[in-house]
Amino acid sequence: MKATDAEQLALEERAAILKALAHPSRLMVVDELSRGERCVCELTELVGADMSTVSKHLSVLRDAGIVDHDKRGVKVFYRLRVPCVLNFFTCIEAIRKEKGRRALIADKER
Amino acid sequence: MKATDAEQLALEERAAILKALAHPSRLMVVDELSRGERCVCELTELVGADMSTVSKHLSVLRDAGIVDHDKRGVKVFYRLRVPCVLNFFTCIEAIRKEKGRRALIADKER
DNA sequence: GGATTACTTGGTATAATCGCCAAGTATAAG
DNA sequence: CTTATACTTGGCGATTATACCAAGTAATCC
Repeated sequence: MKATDAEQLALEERAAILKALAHPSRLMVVDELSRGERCVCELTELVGADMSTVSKHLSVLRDAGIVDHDKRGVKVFYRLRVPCVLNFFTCIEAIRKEKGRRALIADKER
Repeated sequence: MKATDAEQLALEERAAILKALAHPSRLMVVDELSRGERCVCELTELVGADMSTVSKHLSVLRDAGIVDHDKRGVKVFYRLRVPCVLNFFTCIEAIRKEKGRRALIADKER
């Protein structure tokens, strides 16, 4: 059975959301924001990259609908808009552990 | 606070797992595999791309530890190794709906 | 053995992503 | 009004991803 145009679009949108999360720096940001809102300067410190780089990462998360932001004074504060993304981490850790276990077994068989 | 090397590695591994899922065709495959194992030929039909392309997508999912495979006769069957990835979809749909709602509000304000 | 089916892998062209620098905007402070 | 701080955006080179074709392997059939 082939996918319809609407189904294809839905798949692309879902993939875009996952892609937005699929970067070490962006994961670091999401994790930090799970503990409360942060300004770009704080996140820049944390990530350890150029502020322009971090700003672009944040725009990716924004476009995906994962974070929200507002300006107060000179600072721009970001916060998690969809806390459910944090649930991903449990499953991802399970996959990591499985992979580690499997790599070990492969080693033994050699 | 800066991240240690181990933390950085963990972030990269987590991002790699998400990246493996972050493609429309691969999401389609994962969804299909949630209903049981499938051979590459069935998945190729479903995705509607060259078999070599689908095979490479499957190798990405395999390397990420998301699917398993075994050969029986001429056919290679793939199945989900970590069903918990299916939980992602609920949250992703919530984000999609939120985005739709927000786009509507932005329209009204214009 | 020869042909067929089901995959995988290498090569390659094209497109997307990433990170920095430089330049621009906006608010606040002196 | 000038300066400084906090961001964002444009642009550029470098890396990475994606899709197809062609060629190779592996199991089955005749």
